[in-house]
Amino acid sequence: MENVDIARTLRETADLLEIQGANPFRIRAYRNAVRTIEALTRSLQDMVAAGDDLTELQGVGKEMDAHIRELLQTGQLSTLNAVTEVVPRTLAELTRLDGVGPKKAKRLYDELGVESVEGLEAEIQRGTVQELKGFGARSAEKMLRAIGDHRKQQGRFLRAEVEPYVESLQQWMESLDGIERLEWAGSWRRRRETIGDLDLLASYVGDGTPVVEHFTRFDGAVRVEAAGSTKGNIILRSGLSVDLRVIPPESFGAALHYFTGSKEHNVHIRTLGVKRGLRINEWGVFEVPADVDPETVGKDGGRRVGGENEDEVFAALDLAWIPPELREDRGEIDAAREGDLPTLLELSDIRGDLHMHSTWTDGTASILDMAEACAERGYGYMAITDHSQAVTMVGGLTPERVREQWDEVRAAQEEIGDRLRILRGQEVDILKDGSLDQPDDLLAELDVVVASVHSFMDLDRTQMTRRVVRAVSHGGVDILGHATGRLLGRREPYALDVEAVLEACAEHDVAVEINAHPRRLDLDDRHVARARELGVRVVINSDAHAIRGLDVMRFGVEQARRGWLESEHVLNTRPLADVLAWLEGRRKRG
DNA sequence: GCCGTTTTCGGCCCGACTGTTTTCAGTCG
Repeated sequence: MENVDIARTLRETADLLEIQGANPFRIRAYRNAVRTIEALTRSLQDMVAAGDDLTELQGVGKEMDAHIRELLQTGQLSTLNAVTEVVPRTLAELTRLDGVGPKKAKRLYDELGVESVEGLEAEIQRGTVQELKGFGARSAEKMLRAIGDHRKQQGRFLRAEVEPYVESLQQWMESLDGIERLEWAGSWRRRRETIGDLDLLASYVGDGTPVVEHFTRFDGAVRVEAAGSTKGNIILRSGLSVDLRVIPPESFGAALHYFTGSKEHNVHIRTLGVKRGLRINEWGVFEVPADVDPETVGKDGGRRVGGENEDEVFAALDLAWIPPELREDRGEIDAAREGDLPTLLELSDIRGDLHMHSTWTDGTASILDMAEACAERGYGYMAITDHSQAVTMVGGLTPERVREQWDEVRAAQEEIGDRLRILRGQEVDILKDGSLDQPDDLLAELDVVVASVHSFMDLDRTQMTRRVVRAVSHGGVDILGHATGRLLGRREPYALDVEAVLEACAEHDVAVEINAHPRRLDLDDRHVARARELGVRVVINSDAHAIRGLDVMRFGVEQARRGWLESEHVLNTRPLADVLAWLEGRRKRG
């Protein structure tokens, strides 16, 4: 059983316990354990086999340890089985609907026998839901819309999909006078790879109704869900939900911190505040005198000690300002206290791109055109890495064709002169057994070799791990491309022990790629952070198949920042000479 | 169910909005 399966089972248990009305802190304990498990790069199965003490993991105590072991041994969780005796398993899906939580789900089940989203829809159409105490026609309508949204938008939006809305909404809001500051918060600001909804904050003096009204008149809005004096919500054609909050200037920094999250980060920050007699909320940071019962102090009670600017929230806790990308409660608060925050990499640090395609396989631009485009983007070097022959669909290159391609590389290099160095590369397929799709003599002559999996993606974890580890141990591979093969919103990562692969990369000095394509962003942020810990060199590549494809680099940089990377951890921030020296050193060790 | 610069029991973040109420529960972020 994989970590994801264990996490899913524990999460389902928490959802059902919540519907059942169990102790909220018990439920939170399950969710905390899920969070820890999802952040692990090591497999729990391996940890148990190695005799590791699971209770050393944050949020895992005696009971969770037993749950995990039971799941690994039997594939079952008796606690979950007991809960499903009382609450049907499908009820958890109901709480995925906007506006339906555990309490409503329970009542719908108890009083109407609703067990699923379909069942709820049928009952609303029969008119029975509207009759329940506390449910009216408006809630029924709202639930129907939520059902529609649920079906339309399974999952989240890619950053790249949301970006155009951010830009047009920004322009629209800037066209209104009187807004002093305008900032995006939430997962967009934290640069998450996918976005659930957008949060926009506007600083404004006085009653915010005109700002909210202007917001709701945005051209792309198909529905207005809420419009008051401090908050508005609109739904865009794509189903994307956008929140606006109007904030008084003296609270803007506190609100920006609060609405940026993550939730876990905020909880940790507030807990630190409580220990110092501070109340931290979206309105500011307030000192609550020790002899006053905090319960009797209002939301803005106590002496205000900060809130206009975001750094004041951190300063009140003697913390340095934390970049939004790091605010996931994964150690950034301790680092901010110790002065150990990383100086995160910037897009402008990138000096080259070592993975892209041309018309020789499935790219749409010639080698020269790609090179010109790279030079325009200020790069000093790039690598043409067309597919090898195993990728038959796109006309992958045989060894002979690769050698022919070098003539064109040479010609393009002459044309472009010393503005840019074009490296002779290949994206070589990792075959089913972990061998490589080009002969060793060719690999040795190439400037740079990216190795990737494009076939047999359904191997089991053991076979897949052995396959990839064998490839990176070969000696002829410089970079491991898109390591887990995931396609966000479309395809799950294949079963792979990423920890073992990263260890092999560290051992053989193979760089691991962050594939910057917004649908890949593979490795993910946690794995990137683990690569850093293990001292694995990271390279950020566009995998461009067209000139415009080169511009996804920014998404890769954002992912790297979320993985705590500094410029020094990333191969393609180095000057050409350093990159060549590294590649040549690898060739010699071969 | 977890956890410990208030340490093995008694806590566990905090406020706003919605729809339904007439004082509030539920949901959300």
